Amino acid sequence: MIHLDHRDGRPIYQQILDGFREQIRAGVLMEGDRMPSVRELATQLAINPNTIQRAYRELEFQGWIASVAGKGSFVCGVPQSDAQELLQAFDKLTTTLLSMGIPARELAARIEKGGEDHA
Amino acid sequence: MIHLDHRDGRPIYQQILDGFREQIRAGVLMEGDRMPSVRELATQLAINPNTIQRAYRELEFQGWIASVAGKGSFVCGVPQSDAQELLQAFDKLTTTLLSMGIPARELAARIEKGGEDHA
Amino acid sequence: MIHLDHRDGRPIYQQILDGFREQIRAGVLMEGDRMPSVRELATQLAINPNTIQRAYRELEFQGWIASVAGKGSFVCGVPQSDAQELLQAFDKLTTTLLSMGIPARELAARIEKGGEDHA
Amino acid sequence: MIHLDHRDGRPIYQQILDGFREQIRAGVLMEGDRMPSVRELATQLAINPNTIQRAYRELEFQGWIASVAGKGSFVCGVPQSDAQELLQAFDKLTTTLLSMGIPARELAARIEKGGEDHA
DNA sequence: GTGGTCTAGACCACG
DNA sequence: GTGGTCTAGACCACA
Repeated sequence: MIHLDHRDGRPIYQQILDGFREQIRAGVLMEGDRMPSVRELATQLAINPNTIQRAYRELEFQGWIASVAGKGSFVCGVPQSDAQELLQAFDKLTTTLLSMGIPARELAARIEKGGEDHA
Repeated sequence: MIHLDHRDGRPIYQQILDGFREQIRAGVLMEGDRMPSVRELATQLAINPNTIQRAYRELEFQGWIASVAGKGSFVCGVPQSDAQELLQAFDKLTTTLLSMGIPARELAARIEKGGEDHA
Repeated sequence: MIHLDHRDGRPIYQQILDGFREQIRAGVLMEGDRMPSVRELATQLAINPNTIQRAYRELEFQGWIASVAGKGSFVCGVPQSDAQELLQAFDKLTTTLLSMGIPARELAARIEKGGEDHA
Repeated sequence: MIHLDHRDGRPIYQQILDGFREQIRAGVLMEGDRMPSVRELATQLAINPNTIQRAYRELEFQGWIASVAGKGSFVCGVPQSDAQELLQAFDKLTTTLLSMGIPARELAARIEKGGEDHA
């Protein structure tokens, strides 16, 4: 499920974190789904369990999952804050592109193109 | 000109790097303009000259500026690769937002809103 | 492994950089091999760790190695761009030598001589 | 005649030095030709006469030109050492390319291709 | 004066 | 232990 790349500049725990966030955003993991156990995932990815645990701790802190002692971790869904942050990033990126002289029409066209799958 | 924030997760040299990239993209600094000297900026920002130099070295490598020993550093303009990278980031972000169920109409509306200054 | 010469005009970090490039090109260091740690090499060469790190940073940027914080630096192999650059340098040098009146036969003979090891 | 590029990493005096060496090697400037005067060239290139003088001093030291007080500087031709250095560079480059697995045939073919003008 | 290199030594995040 | 960042201060080459 999660793909690690040691050449990637991001630390391992963050790649795991980002990987799960993407899967939850895309609906691959849905509310109520059980997350793989720390030990299980650590074995599968061949990395230290501490690294997994750090990623899970962060995911829980940000509201993506909830850990239940003795039962495991479960997906909560996409936190409200996430969409807001992504939209802020979208606005900032848009502002930059417009300031560089790229016409709004072109950006809108790119949205349509990228959105064909979701039409 | 450049604003540093020690609470920002990014290292200082990167904040400087990003700051100048924005200024060049926005046209505040234009081709041929002289960059502040390493020592001058270091004094102004109250940081070590080496940190400035690291930022300038990367800016030069990425094609934003040209440094001439004994003369100073000069703005080259926006590298070709930059707009492409930003557009790729835009596409990726758009795809994520659409996959979360945010309608393309809303994204398009946000572009219009942000683009009023450039209309 | 790496030999430094303070009389050499090239800065130390570049001598290190060039030294590793040669070793990777020649296959002495191969994909996946571990690079000596920054501190280790600094001690061995009796120079400052920062100088090693600068060399490693450039090697990583050019695609020769990948550095993972907390784990070490690992050889990626010869970047695609490298062979192209060397061949361009070869063409330029050849053109110069031919323009000086050195016959193509002599250059070809020199290749054969140098290539006996690889025949 | 001489083209300066401030974006070039080489210092100005070296660009001048290399420029004249190329012209002499290519036969654009021939033995006995008069070099432009320091003041004349400094005006033409819009740089400091000291920089020109440094280049001329180096050219004289390497045997490319000879300066006659009160008369000017005159081209001597290509020094013996130059061809030897270029051939050494050629051998080194060839060795590197062969060690990377590039066949000698390909290098020979490139020589033929580049030498068509001099056939 | 400029940028470029190097040293010595500190602190941090990561695994 | 690893690499990454930053500081303080030195010396050099260039223009």
